[in-house]
Amino acid sequence: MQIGTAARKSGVPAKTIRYYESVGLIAAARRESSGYRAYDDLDVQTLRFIQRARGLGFSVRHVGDLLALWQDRGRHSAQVKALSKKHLEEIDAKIAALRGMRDTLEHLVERCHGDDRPDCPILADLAGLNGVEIVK
Amino acid sequence: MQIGTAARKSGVPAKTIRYYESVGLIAAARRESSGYRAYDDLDVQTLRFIQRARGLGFSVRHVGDLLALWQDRGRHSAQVKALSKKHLEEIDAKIAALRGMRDTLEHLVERCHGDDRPDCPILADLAGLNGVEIVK
DNA sequence: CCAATCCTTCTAGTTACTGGAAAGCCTAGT
DNA sequence: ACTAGGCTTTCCAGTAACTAGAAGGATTGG
Repeated sequence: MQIGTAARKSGVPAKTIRYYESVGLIAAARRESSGYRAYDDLDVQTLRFIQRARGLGFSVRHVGDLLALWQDRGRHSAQVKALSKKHLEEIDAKIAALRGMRDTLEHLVERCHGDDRPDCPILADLAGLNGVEIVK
Repeated sequence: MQIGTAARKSGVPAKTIRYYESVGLIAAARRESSGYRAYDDLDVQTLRFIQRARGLGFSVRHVGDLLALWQDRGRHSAQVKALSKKHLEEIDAKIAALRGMRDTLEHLVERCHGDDRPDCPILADLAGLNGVEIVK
């Protein structure tokens, strides 16, 4: 099948498939006589794997690692678990950071009367004009 | 004061200050006879404002908007509030997405025994080989 | 046989910086 | 006066992960 079909079947845009090939995440596809890239169902499955892993927030590099482990019949599940655990911790850190932002901002938004007066606790806080710091 | 001093006082790296100037977030600094950029305390305060707003996750473009409002004595707090509220919603969306990832991944990590057997539910899920989807 | 649709490669833009190179300026010490 | 150092300047390139668009070749349906 051609790249467009593989794209539809996997959910990965054709442009992105070419991009993945260019950065070495997937092997260069074999070519038809026309020069068009040719894909089979295994390729589509690999693309779906990538799609899911990316959807879980793994970086392209990490997806490469997972892919290698997936394709290695002798892999140790410990490696996969370690990789995933580390990623889980990174996600947790990101969530914590966002929550900090969120709470500070919500507090400020609540305190802003939001009318046509120029007075605004949000700006006051950003300018460092008040002592209240919710998130250090 | 020179850029290095402003950087130290504001917490914004010198490189970043130049970058902010280059993208028009801040006005081009006046120059000393040497050609060095010159800053005063108001500039440092502006940089701190930027620093805080970025720390709350506002994009550079949004910081530009907030900065304009901050410097506009006739602004309406409603504008500031609207901008911040929208940003708050975006943060919430990001947190929700991350939580979805997090929960799926945690579930998988828990189920992976993590030893030297090649069996791994994480890979199985990524490959789409099981029916359990925690996050749609 | 031609138009529509697909494919190819290449370049460049996105976000928000960060690193490094080559060179100019300024001050303190010898 | 000279020099070493530490500051500054500009510009170029790289990061992550695509995405848009241009110019042109291939294929297919009617």
